[in-house]
Amino acid sequence: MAKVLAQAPARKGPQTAIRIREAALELFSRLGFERANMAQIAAEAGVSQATLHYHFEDKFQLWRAAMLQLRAVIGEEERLLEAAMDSPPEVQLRMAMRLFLQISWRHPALGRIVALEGMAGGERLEWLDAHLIGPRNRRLAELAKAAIDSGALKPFPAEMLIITLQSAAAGVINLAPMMKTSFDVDVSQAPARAAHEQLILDALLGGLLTDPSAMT
Amino acid sequence: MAKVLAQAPARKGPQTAIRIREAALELFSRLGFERANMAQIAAEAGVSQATLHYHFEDKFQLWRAAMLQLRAVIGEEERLLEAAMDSPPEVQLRMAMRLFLQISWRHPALGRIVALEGMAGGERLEWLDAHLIGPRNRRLAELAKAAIDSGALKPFPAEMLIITLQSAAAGVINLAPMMKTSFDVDVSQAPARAAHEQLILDALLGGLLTDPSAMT
DNA sequence: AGTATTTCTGACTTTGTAATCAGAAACTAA
DNA sequence: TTAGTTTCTGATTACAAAGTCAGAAATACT
Repeated sequence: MAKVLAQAPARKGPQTAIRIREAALELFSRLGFERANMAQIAAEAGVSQATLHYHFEDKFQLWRAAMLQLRAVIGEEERLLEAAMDSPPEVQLRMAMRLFLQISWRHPALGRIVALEGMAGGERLEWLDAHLIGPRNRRLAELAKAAIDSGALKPFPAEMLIITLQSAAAGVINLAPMMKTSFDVDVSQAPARAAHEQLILDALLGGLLTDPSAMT
Repeated sequence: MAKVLAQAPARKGPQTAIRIREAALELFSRLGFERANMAQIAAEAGVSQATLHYHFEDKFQLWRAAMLQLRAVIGEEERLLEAAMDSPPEVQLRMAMRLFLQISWRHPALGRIVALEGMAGGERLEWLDAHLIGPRNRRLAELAKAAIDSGALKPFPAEMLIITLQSAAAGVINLAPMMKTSFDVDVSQAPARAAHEQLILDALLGGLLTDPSAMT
């Protein structure tokens, strides 16, 4: 008995899809596509699992909807960069690198997802390249090339700077568990953020040695 | 009919466990713990899935057995470093960093696994720290601290150098799919290896600018 | 009011994967 | 040869996770 009784009711408001997207971004960025499961996302959003499939056809489409929320972040970065468009390339490059690092800190989800999917390859990476990170990567490489051509930087393959920057930005966030385990140090807080930014910018653009001539 | 007929026979030789370990390392490093599945590993090793469970109790223990194969790599690194034990700390540090990068290139599995598990945290990371990477990380940090104390390096949090080095080493291997997608460049080959090693060492220890005073 | 539409859900199906197990084949020792 | 041990396997179980669906509840429309 009491079988067909209380079918649970509905209408969580028009915010439902938004809450789902936000919960999805949170979990996808923290756990990655496969480890984040629909049940968790549904619970986090406060809806049933079936509701996820009502608003989004399948897991991949939900993932894309979640990722699209990051477009504003990239857009903001782009806008700030345009302000420096008339500076010499090495100044623009430095600014672009600083922005890259700052945004990685402010929105750890972006760096985590790029690292996660960038390692795996596949259709999600291709989507990210087309809709999120491709233009930014290529703009950075162009800046590096221009700075090299102008003689401000030593010649080196420009893509290597991207990969180093991306690795550094993502690594400091993503490898926080390793640093905690190996050193019992929490590198995810503000002081570490400042130290890391300075290290990367100083190192990649200034040199770490107090006397660069001392060691070839 | 033909039901209890040909039960398939056995004896693949004493190499079986070794082949399984090797196949497991290959797949765990390429795909990570969860995406690599027992069926694939069994197929790669040329045995049935049940044989995996005969030699190794469960997936986690197989993973640990696979990881132990990397101990020789770390051991070799350690031995090479001891040869330079009497040099000044910044020379030792430079050598340690170069070894770190070279070994990451020669054994991509190590860097991939550290990146994969270092992002996720959990019991596998703790095992890695205890049995594989912890001592190396701490030795590097000590070297950096010594070099800073001797005045050869600008002061900075030594752990940040580890995370940057680890990120760079792992990143250039792991983010190869992203570089391929964004730039259609293959960074997993020897020429890229050399360029990257030089960039990291030059940058982190020498400075990238031709004129360091030009840009504060 | 009644009817249609939208939003949501519990229950179900399907699929992929780790783990178990009884027993076959090969090897060893008597 | 025969009895016992080791190595290996197909078949099965157990379980987790994505995706489907009929229908309930709220809202909108007439």
